[in-house]
Amino acid sequence: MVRPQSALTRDRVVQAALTLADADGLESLSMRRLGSTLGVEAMSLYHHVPNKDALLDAMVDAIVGQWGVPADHAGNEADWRTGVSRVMLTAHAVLLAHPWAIELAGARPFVGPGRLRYAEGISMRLLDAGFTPRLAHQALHIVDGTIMGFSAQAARRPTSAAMGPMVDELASGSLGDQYPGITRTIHEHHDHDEEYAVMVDLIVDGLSSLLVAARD
Amino acid sequence: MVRPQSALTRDRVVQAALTLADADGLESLSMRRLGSTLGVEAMSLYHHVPNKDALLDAMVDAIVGQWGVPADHAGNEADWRTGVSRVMLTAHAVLLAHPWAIELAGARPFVGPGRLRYAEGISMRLLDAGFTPRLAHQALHIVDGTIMGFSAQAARRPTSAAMGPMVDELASGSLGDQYPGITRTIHEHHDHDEEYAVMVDLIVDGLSSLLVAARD
DNA sequence: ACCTGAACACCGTTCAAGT
DNA sequence: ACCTGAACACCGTTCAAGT
Repeated sequence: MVRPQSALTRDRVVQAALTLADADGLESLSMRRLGSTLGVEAMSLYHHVPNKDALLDAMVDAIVGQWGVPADHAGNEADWRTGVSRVMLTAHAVLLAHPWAIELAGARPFVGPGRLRYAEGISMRLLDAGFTPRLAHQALHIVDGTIMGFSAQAARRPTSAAMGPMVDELASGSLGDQYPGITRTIHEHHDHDEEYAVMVDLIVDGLSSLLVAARD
Repeated sequence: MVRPQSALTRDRVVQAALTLADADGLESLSMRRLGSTLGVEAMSLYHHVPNKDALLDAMVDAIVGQWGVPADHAGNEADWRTGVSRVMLTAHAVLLAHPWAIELAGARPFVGPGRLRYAEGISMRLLDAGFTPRLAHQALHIVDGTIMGFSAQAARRPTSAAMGPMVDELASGSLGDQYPGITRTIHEHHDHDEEYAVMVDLIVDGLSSLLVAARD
C-alpha cells in the first residue's frame, strides 16, 4: 500500500530530461537513456508524457519560464526600459546555461505557462508604460527575436572543426584577396556579453522611438 | 567508356537534398530516402559527402549564399543603409522559402563560401561607409542575429495543435484574469513582413547611431 | 494504474565484396 | 573509382502481457 517514494511523475521525468540534456547534450536524450537514469524502462515514460515531442516542449517551457518578468519599479513608467533590458539579459544568460534549449525554442512553436509568464511580464510592463496594444504586440516580437537570434550566435560552439577549414584560412590571412572585408574584421576580439548589452540598448532605444512616434 | 550522364557528384547530392527538404521537410531527409530519389543506394552518397552532418552544412551554406550582397550605390557612402536593409529583407525572404534552413542555421556554426559571401558583402559595405573594423564586426553580429531571430519566429508554423491548448484559451479570453496583458494584445493582427520591416529600420537606425557615436 | 519485454519500422554508418 | 548488400548499434513507439 505504501506508494514508493520513487514514483514517477511528469515533473520528475521533465526534470531528469533537463539534467540529462544539460550534462550530455540534446543528442544524448533518448527515451531509453532517460528511462535508465530514472531506473525504469523507456516505455514507462509514456505513462507520464504522451511522446518525446511533448517532453521537448515541456523542457523548453521550463527554461523560458526562468527568463523572469520585469520588476514593477513602483509605478515609475519611464523604467520600463530597465525592466525590459533586465529580462533580455537574464534570458540570454539562462539560454547560455542550457544551450540545447536555443535550437529547440527556435524550432517549436509551443506556448506553455513558462512562455506565457515571460510574455505577460513584457506585455504588461509595456502597456503600463503607455504602449498601445498593437505596439506592445510588435515590441514583444522584437524582444523575442533579439533574444533568440543573439543567443543562437553565442551558443554555437565555435570549434575549428565545426566551423570548417575556411575560418582558419581567414584567420591566417590567406584569403585576404577574396574576402578583404572579413579578413580585416575577423581579428576584432569580441566580448559577446558586451556586444549583447549594446544590442539590448539599441533595441530598447528603438522601442522608445516607436513609442514616441506613436504618441504623435 | 561513356561516363553515364547520371553520375553522382557532390553537387547533385546537395541539390537533391535541398529539393527533398523543401518538399517534405527536414524530418524526411534520411540518407536512405535521399539515395532513392537519386536512384542509388544510401551508401553511395558517402562517396560524395563524408557524412550527414556535412551534407546539412552544405545545404545551409547554399541557402545563406542566396542572401546576396549590398549593392555598391556608386560610391555613395550614405547608402550603406539601403544596401544593408536590402540584404536583411532578402535573407528573411529566402529563409521563409526554405524554413528548414532556419533551425539548421541556428544550430550549426559551419562557415562555408555562401556564408562568407554574405559576411564579406556586409562587412565591406560597412567598412566603406566608415565603420571601424571593430564596429563592422559587431554590426555583422547584430545583422545576423536579427535575421535569424526574426525568421525563426515567422517560420514556426503556428498551428493550434503545435502551439498547445493555452493559445486557444488565451484567444477566447478565458485566461484574462491570469494573463491580462497578452489577452489585451493577442488579437492585434500582425503582418509579419511589415513588423520585420520596422525591425530592420530600427536596427539600421541603431547602427547609424553607433557609427556616429564612434566618430566623436 | 503503472510497468515491462518483445516487436515494428525505421535511423546513420561500417565494412567487405563486387564491377 | 564507384556502387552495393548485409550487418551493427541504435532510434521512437505499439501492443499485449504482467502485477
